[in-house]
Amino acid sequence: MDKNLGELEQLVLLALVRLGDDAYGVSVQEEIRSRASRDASFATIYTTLARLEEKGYVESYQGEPTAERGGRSKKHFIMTKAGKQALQRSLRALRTMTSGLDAKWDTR
Amino acid sequence: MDKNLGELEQLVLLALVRLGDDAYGVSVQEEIRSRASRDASFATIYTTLARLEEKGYVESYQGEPTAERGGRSKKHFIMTKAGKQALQRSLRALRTMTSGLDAKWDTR
DNA sequence: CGTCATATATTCTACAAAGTCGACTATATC
DNA sequence: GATATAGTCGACTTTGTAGAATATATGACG
Repeated sequence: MDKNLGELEQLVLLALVRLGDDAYGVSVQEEIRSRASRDASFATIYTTLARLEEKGYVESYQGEPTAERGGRSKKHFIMTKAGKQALQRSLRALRTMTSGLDAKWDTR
Repeated sequence: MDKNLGELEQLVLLALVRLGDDAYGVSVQEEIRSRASRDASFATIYTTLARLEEKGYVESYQGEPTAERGGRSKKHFIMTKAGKQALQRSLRALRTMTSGLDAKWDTR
């Protein structure tokens, strides 16, 4: 278990961490777009989320309808413990690979 | 131009930065294995290196035979300017996504 | 009310790109 | 040729990608 995370999977999981209870398809896309300057269609985001769920790295639950002005209800996502571990493992790998490099490369 | 880097592509490019002139298939594999605790076969490393070269993110040149004790000569790899930019872009995305998170998540 | 215009959100289908590696090939030295 | 070192091939799995279609909610209006 505990395979390697793809690059987008990392970003999506990080978005979940940042968004907490507000994490759902649209907000995840927006977070990744604005923060990471990384563009991905809804379909791409949802596909990734679905795959992460299959792997047991995230769980989802249905939210109530938007209240204000129509539209389908949100599907919220939350990272699981396994997801957290996988993400940390991934970030750790990057960190050790970047640490000690000179200013241009050291990402901290 | 300047597509997104995959997760392994990032690690391989970082290995090139770390290894400098000593970067070639075997040393890249070793660096990634020991530093990032990430296992990948030679074939995987070479495939990735070849794809990075196609994209113009690395260049290669043939080294002299090993001198000590037989064996084929090494194919050295070095990151191009475009590769450097792509890598920095990738790392920047991760950095902005992790920055500001609490201690468990802040990777620095 | 019934249904349509409109807004919001998610899923389907299908293909491209990246990751993976066992087996094989190439090239040196002794 | 035995042995060591390095690189390539072929083939398949997993991730990334998005256009188009679908689902569901509200408000408007005759």
